Amino acid sequence: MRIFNTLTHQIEPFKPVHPGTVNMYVCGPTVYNYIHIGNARPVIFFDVVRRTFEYLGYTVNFVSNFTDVDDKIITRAKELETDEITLTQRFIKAFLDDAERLGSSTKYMAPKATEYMQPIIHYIEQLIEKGHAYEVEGDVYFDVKKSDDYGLLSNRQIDEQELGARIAINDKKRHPLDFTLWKKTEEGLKFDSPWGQGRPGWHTECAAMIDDIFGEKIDIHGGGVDLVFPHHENEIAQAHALHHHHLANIWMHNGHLQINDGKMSKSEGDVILVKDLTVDPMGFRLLTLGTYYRAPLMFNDEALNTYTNEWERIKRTYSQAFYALDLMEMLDGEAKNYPEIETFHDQFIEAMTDDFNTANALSHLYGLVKLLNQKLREDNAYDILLAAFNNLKIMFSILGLRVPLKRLSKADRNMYHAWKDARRNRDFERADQLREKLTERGILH
RNA sequence: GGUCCCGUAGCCAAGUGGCUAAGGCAGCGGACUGCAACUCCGCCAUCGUCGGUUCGAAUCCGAUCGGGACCUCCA
Repeated sequence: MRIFNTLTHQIEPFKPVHPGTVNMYVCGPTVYNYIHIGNARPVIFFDVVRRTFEYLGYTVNFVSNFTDVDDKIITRAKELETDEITLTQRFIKAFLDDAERLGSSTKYMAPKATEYMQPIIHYIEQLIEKGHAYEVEGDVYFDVKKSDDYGLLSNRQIDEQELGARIAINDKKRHPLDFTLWKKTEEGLKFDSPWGQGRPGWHTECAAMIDDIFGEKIDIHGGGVDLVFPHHENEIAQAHALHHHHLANIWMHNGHLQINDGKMSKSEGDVILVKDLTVDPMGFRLLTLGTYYRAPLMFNDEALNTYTNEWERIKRTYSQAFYALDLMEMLDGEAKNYPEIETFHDQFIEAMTDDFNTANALSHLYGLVKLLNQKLREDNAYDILLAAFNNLKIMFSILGLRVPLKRLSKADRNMYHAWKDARRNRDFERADQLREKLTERGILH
């Protein structure tokens, strides 16, 4: 497995901290609204990362947080005339529903900031003790100047940034880039701390959670490119101050989805929500996987249609093979080995282990689909059909693509054979009726 | 002002020093078919522009044009 590491700016071989295990953390959503299709990219991509490692035999400890205390949440709660707890519960559920719809597993550890207050406060205390943070009137800030390698991840020099250009410089801070660890709060949810009532800064949340859950440097930390600076830079600074390591060996970042030639952002109202997608979510998932994860993903209606149609095509083949094999009662049979099918499989895995090159992997999936279609046209190719079908199933499981299919009932089988008979007898009226019924049942396409 | 990414056929998109530039969509030409759908076979690009390095470049370097991201919450 080779992975591009933002920290070193190059592709490196993956070496787990503990053989056979992958400890990974992905920055989760701030739950104040429904997620949009840009937010869906990491939800899909990192799920595929996890599935790939699992296929390769690793045990993956996947953690992704919910930020449920934040200014935006307070604002939104006021807008909707509700309280923050109700609001965040609602959007956590909405997030999980969307993730599920997109085919991403929701079975992972999902810590909430509000439930991690003690570890977070403890983390901040340690930073103060070590001289890397300071308190000013109930706020606590991280002292950026105390970190030698601040800017390592995002490749920035502290003093070359255009500071205060668009945001007022907070004169309580010793340096404008110092970031808030603890914020004194008048309104909204607040928690007791040694510095008075307040709430934690966003950047500490993830670092403290990783510290508490894993207790050591993890293998992979992921998120969108926009998090590189300052969020991930700040996480690294804190981990380095406390434990002299960079929190994760590999930092992975997915590129943005672009719509209408630009970034889709929540602040510009130019958004499409996942819950509002009218196409099959698997079509959207396929679209996401059609572009290398680090490249920008160009989204438009034509692309969405193309991939949705493509998904229909793949699904049809998969389903036809499933029913062809079920009719022969071969689905549970042992598949033989065919070198040409092994090749598709091996090339697929090769692409996936080459920094998760899903675009290339898909081309091998298409090759296998074509082979299935060829075999479906033949009368007696069931052995190779089974082998190909089983391999396609593996590819589906790695990419998180799913087609819900039910085995044929006795009535289904009879109807199918009746259709075949009617056609053979040139009773086209009856054949068409049966075809329609079989199509309704999803057995024919 | 600093950091960085991208520009490959009508569209989406791999490839990042070397056989005839993956794959998909659309298009075109065939085949299959009771009809239709599906499917299959075949065709379809010299890589933004200019210059350089090299035996050899889409791939490296320089310039130039165009697009985009980050430096502020953001996936």
